[in-house]
Amino acid sequence: MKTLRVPEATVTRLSIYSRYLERLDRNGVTTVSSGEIAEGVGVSPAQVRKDLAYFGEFGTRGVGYNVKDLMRYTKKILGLDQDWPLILVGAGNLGYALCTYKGFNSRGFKIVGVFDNDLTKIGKKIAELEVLPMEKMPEVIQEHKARIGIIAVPPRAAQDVADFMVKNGLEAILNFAPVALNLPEGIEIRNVDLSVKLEILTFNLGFKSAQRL
Amino acid sequence: MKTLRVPEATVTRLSIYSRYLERLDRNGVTTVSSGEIAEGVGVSPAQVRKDLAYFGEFGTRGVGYNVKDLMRYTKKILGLDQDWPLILVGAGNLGYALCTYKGFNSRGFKIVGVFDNDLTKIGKKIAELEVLPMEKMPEVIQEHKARIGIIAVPPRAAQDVADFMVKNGLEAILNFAPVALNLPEGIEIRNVDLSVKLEILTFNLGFKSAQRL
DNA sequence: CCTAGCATGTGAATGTTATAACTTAAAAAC
DNA sequence: GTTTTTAAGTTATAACATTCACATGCTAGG
Repeated sequence: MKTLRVPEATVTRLSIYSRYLERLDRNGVTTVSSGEIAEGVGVSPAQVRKDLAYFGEFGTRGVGYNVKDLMRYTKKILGLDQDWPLILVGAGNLGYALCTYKGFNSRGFKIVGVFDNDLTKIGKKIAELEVLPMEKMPEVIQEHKARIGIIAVPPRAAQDVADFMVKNGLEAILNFAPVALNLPEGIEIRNVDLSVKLEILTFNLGFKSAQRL
Repeated sequence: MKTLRVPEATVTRLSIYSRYLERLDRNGVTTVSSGEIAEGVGVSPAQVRKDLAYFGEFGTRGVGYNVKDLMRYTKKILGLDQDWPLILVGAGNLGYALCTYKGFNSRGFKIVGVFDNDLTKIGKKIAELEVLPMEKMPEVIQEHKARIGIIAVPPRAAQDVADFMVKNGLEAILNFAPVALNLPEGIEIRNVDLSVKLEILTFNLGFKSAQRL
């Protein structure tokens, strides 16, 4: 098998293209060019074509891309031709926000279990889902065949939660806690850090001020 | 002036190093090597040294880095030797979570105004802060000398909010809405996309499955 | 049927980032 | 005081990603 490695930056952009295509489709647009996509998401046209080229030929020369088709292709490539059940740990404010986040549902993500070890939170309802104690996680994972977990707990608890998730068979983790998790080979892990981007902004603002001197 | 451009990836890691150093400092660690930092945050030792080299020489050869000093330096570089007042628009669940997020306060970020145009939300309190109508934003910005805004509204409203922020003098925007914002030159903008990383995970899980065939 | 116009797909070149190898300096041991 | 060890700083190399420019192929119009 010819294993061409796809850059993660390309996958990231593919996700963005995909969502932009959904929007075009909702607006009734049927055809789009690489230049228009580029314009819409803020990259170069060549970048769009190069990214898509990793996965095949989806356009018609002289014409452009069929919006519906390309939307389906991109979703398929990203694995979004199926629904994904998600396990969430952490029923704090962030967990609550994630549970009710529309951007997940619209892409086929569905949180099927919310867990916490805080007794004051267990039993409460978040968007029609009861917060369960950690012990219940194994059966929920099995019931829904979940493969992905989300960590929305304070930093100090994150590693334990991750270990517990892996022990119970989850294969991929999205971590919102600002710590580096140590996980066995083969487990997919990505971090979403809410304050890093903010610090990039302050860095750039500081730099800008310095430039003015 | 010698303008050396610093890669954004370096700034991102600097932010992570910085937080890791704070943790070491809290734990009473006084000296640390590039290898230990690397281990702690999940990068290579060479990467750590290279990143720091963009900004100066902070270590002692044969010894390592003084934790407290390096922590101060990194925070200074990132502009975190001062507090940053933040303007937040969007008092939904995500806005609420951001208001109460401890990771902001501990790094000197303080949300000083929460705004929304939803009448059912205006007047409510979020963490001792009253949700205000958009019209009040100008005076809050002036009062606190705020320069950074956070957008936590649905995608369709994001561009208008961004325009309004810029019109009122904000210079940098952290956008949680999954759309590309169109802003004038000179305005710093970064997006935090909650589902992109999730789609990287599903992409990789799909790829992994394909490999097994 | 032939030509003109257009936008994709692609291979080469450019630019950038990360890795590795090496040099320098400090400290500790002898 | 000399040597050995350690780890930072630096240079060179390799890997990677992006941009550019052109050839390819489709569509439409005459």
